[in-house]
Amino acid sequence: MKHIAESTVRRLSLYLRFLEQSRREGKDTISSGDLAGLGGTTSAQVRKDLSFFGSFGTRGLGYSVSALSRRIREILGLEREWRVVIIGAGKIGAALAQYRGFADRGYRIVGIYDVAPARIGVSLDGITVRDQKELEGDAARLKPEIALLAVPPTAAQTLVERAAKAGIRGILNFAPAQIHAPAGVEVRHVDMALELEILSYALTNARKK
Amino acid sequence: MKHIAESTVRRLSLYLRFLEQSRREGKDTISSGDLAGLGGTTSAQVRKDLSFFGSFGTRGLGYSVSALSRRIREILGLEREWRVVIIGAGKIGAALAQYRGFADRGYRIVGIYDVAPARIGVSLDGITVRDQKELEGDAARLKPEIALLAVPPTAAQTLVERAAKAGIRGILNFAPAQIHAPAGVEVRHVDMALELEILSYALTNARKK
DNA sequence: CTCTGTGAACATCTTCACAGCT
DNA sequence: AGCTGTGAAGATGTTCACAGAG
Repeated sequence: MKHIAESTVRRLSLYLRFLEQSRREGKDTISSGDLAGLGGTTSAQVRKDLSFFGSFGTRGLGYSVSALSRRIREILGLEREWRVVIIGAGKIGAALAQYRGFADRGYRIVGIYDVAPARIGVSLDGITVRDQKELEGDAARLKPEIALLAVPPTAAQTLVERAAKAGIRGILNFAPAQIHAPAGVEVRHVDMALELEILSYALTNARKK
Repeated sequence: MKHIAESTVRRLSLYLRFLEQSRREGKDTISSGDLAGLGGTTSAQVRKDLSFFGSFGTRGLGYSVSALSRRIREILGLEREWRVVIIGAGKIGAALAQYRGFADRGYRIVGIYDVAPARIGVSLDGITVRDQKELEGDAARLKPEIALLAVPPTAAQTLVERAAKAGIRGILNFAPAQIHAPAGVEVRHVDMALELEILSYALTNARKK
C-alpha cells in the first residue's frame, strides 16, 4: 500500500469519533460534508482521506455509519485488543492507568512499573505496581505490545531499550526527551510542555492571521 | 511578519531544549548540524527555521548558545510569566498541577477549578481547588491567560466559553472532544487516545516503510 | 439532482546547492 | 576551510472541479 500521511491517519481517528457520536444519535448514513463539518475540514479532504483505503460510500447518499466505523476501526487496528504496560507510576502514570479513553478503545493495561520502592506494591486501578527490573521477566506472561512511558526525561532512553527487550513494539512517550527508537520499535511523543509553548507562541504573535 | 508553519514552531521549541542541554554541557557555540543531529532533522531545516526570524549565526562558526536560546525564548513568548489555571481537578488535572515541565518554563498555576463538591476545597500542589462557578469572578484577581482543560468531553465546550468570559486567550484541551473556539481564543489539543490510535495504526500497518 | 471518487491544479513544506561571510 | 543564509527545485499535502453512480 502507498504511504499514508500522518495527518490522514489523525483525521481518520477523528472521523471515527464523529461516526460513533452519529451512531448514538441514531443516524444511519452520513455525508462527507457532515463529517467535515464536525471535524473542521472540507468534504473533499474527507473523501480524499477515505479514498486511500477504498471506496465505501454510495453516490448520492453518503456513507453507512456502521460500515464506515467498522472499516476505520479495521484500518487503525482497533478491532483487536492491545496489551499495554505503563512505565512510571508517578502522577502522570497513575492518571493514565485510570484514563477511560484507553479502555474504551480496546487498550488493556496489563502491567505498571516503577523504580521507587515507595510505589512498588501499591495498587493502581486494580493493578499492582511492579519493579521496573521485572519488565523483561514478565514479558512472557504479559505479552505487552505497547508501553506508555511516563518517567523523568533522563530515564526515558534506558527504559525504551528495556521495553524493546521485553518485546514491546510501540511506545507512547510522555517524557520531554528526544529518544532514539530501537529498530522495529515505533515511538510517538505526547509533549505537553511543547504544546504549551506552541500555544504561547500563538498568543505572543497573535496579530498575524 | 509572514506566517510561520506550526512545524517550524514545534522544532524551535525542541531546539531550545537542546540549547539548554548544550549550555549545561558548557558549550558556547553550536552549529546547525549539531542541532539537527540532536533533533532528528537536517542542518538545512534548522537554518531555514531560524532564518524566518532573522540571522543570528556566524558564518564559519555557528550559533552562540546563549544568544540563540534567548532569541528563541523571545520568539516563543517565554521571556514572560504566563498565568495559568487548571480546569478539572481529576487525575489528569492533578497530574498537570504538579508537572515540573510547566513551572520550569515560566507557566505559573494560579488557580484550579472543578465542579465536584468532593474536590472543591482540597489543596493540590499548594493551590486550593475552587468551584468552577468562581472562574469568572476570580478573573479580576487572578488575571488568568491560559487554561489547561482537563474535564470530561461533554463538559469541554461549556468550559471553553466560561474560560473565554474570564478573559482567557489560550486553551490547551486534554479532553477528547472537538471544541469550537470563541473569537480571539486559541485552542490546542493534547489527545492521548488519538496518539495511541496513530500508534496502533503504525503497528498494524508496519510493513510499508 | 445529490453526493462520491479522483485526476489535475495549487499551496505548503523540505531539501538542495551554492554564494558569501568569518 | 567551515558554516550560515537563501533562492530554486523537489516532495508532500490540500483544494478544486467535474465525471459518473445512484
